[in-house]
Amino acid sequence: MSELHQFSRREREVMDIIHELGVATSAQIRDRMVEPPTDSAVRSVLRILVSKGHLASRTEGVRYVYSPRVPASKARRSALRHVVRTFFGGSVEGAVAALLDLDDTRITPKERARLRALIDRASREGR
Amino acid sequence: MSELHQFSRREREVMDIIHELGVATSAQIRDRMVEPPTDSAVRSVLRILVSKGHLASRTEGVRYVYSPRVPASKARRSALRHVVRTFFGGSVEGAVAALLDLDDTRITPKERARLRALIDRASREGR
DNA sequence: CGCGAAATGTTGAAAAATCAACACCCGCCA
DNA sequence: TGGCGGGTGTTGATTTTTCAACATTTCGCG
Repeated sequence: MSELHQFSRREREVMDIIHELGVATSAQIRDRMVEPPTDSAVRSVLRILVSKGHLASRTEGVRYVYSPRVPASKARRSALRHVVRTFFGGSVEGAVAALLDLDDTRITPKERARLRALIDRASREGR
Repeated sequence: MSELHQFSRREREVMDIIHELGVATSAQIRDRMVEPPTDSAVRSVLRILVSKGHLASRTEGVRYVYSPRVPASKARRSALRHVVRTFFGGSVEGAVAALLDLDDTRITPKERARLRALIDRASREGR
């Protein structure tokens, strides 16, 4: 239930931004924050996240860049699981339905074909 | 981007629990918290959430029960949108694929039929 | 080499969140 | 009625988070 609740507000905000970007500098992160604090404050949060093991940092040229320590595939999965449990009573189908129903969803014929294939496969394996 | 980041750690934890349960007493919530504080502390968080307008409380018999002020349908949608943007680069298809791929996903023939229908509909409307 | 620009690291003050002790309220029943 | 049990509201101390000033490091370049 809980690894999502381990972050403070700012920590969480930063983690989300980095997940979205994949890799980011402190300036990029700051640009996307709500009511961004000073650069120095952003870097403080980043260092904390690194020291807690949630982010990796490496130097790229002169700058530092930060990236999640959890592989994206795993992070995605647990985010989805959390949403499915919290908002859809554990029903994957319900979540899929809602996804397809997001008003900004546009499904192209190609996507549609792929989705059908995915369903068939999941359905076969799910027996 | 941001209404998700408005909550402190405990506030978010409580909000998630209440979304999951729909309606809950402070004792039920406490039961599900990680390293639960005293009942009194839980109720403090609840009162703050009520006063900020995030939760509604009503008395049911002797007890108070709490429920989200945002309709479930809307909460679901924005949770999904957030996950899709943060973890799937905005790709609904990617999110659906990952959902179908969650290892605890089991798709029955009935579900499969319903999902196909949903895809067809989304695809039609999405032109 | 040494200066300046641009970055990162440190520190501690200020603000916010967390928590629990305690006061209160209310209905029940001896 | 009055004391008790089960619940709620208030308050303020403690802890955590947030933040920015400032120190330090790094690197390019004259």
